[in-house]
Amino acid sequence: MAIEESMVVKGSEEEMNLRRGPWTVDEDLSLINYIANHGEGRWNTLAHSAGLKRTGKSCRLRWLNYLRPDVRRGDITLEEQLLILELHNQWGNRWSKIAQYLPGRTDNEIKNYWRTRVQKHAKHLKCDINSKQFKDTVRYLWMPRLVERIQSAAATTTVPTTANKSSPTLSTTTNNAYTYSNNLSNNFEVGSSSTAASSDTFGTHEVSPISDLSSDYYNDPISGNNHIPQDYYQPSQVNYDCITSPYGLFDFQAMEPNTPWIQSGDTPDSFWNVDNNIFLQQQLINDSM
DNA sequence: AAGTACCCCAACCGCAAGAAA
DNA sequence: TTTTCTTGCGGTTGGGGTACT
Repeated sequence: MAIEESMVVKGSEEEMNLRRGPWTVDEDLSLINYIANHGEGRWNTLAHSAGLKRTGKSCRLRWLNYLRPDVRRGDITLEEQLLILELHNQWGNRWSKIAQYLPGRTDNEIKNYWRTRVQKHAKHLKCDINSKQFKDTVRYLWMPRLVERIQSAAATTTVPTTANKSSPTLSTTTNNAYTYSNNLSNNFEVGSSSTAASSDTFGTHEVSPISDLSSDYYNDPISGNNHIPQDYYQPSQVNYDCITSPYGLFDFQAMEPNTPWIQSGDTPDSFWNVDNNIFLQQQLINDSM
């Protein structure tokens, strides 16, 4: 019966000559021009009025995910990765909600990032992406590492500036807690503190959960309220000897100096390479013993 | 050079909620 | 109040590109 029904649907679509698959340049231009003149919304009507042989749904998706002028393209930045990890930790697969905090990024793009990058690493680590182990690995290893890299990159490229309330700021407070401030767009800056990490050695950071953070962690773009993460991480001192996680001690000084993940300048993906995975797998095995 | 495997991402699908008739 | 339509969301798929053998 289901097959017959789908054939009916397909038949009606064929009657209307509805197109599917990749959009052509002409279709894009038609959609852009129509929306420029008439605005968006009422997608089924729009599709018909614009002379597009597409469903309203398809038009809406094409516009929101690709043609909108404010859609950002290109790699997900380190700051965006960090934000995605944190927000996903809070809300799970609420992609549209997460996307609200990453201006110009679509829920589809974030979802794709999560599925292709993050889930891949969980798979390599042979642990469930929803498991506490993986979540803690993200929280206590991946996220601090991202913060480190953001600071390193910023320290070598950015002249410290006075606080810009309209842009996000990654700063080091007097007690070296990493904090965010702002409306979460995509340009982190390092505060003027000279303690901002910039060492290529990655070195050794003791990371511990914190129960309180600067109240300017971030602002909800919808409600305008400040959000404070439930628990996060902070280096507890300036020079650290090791990273701790709920699963044990991570002694970076004992690692080979050329271990990829302690090098700077790696790409967003290269952090999770084979060596890292082997290392983390070993930690997980040890912890379970 | 050819074949295969893998990755990424645009697009589609089904469902649910809300709005309109 | 019920039905129909529209919109939005999250999950899934398939094609193109790239890396590897």
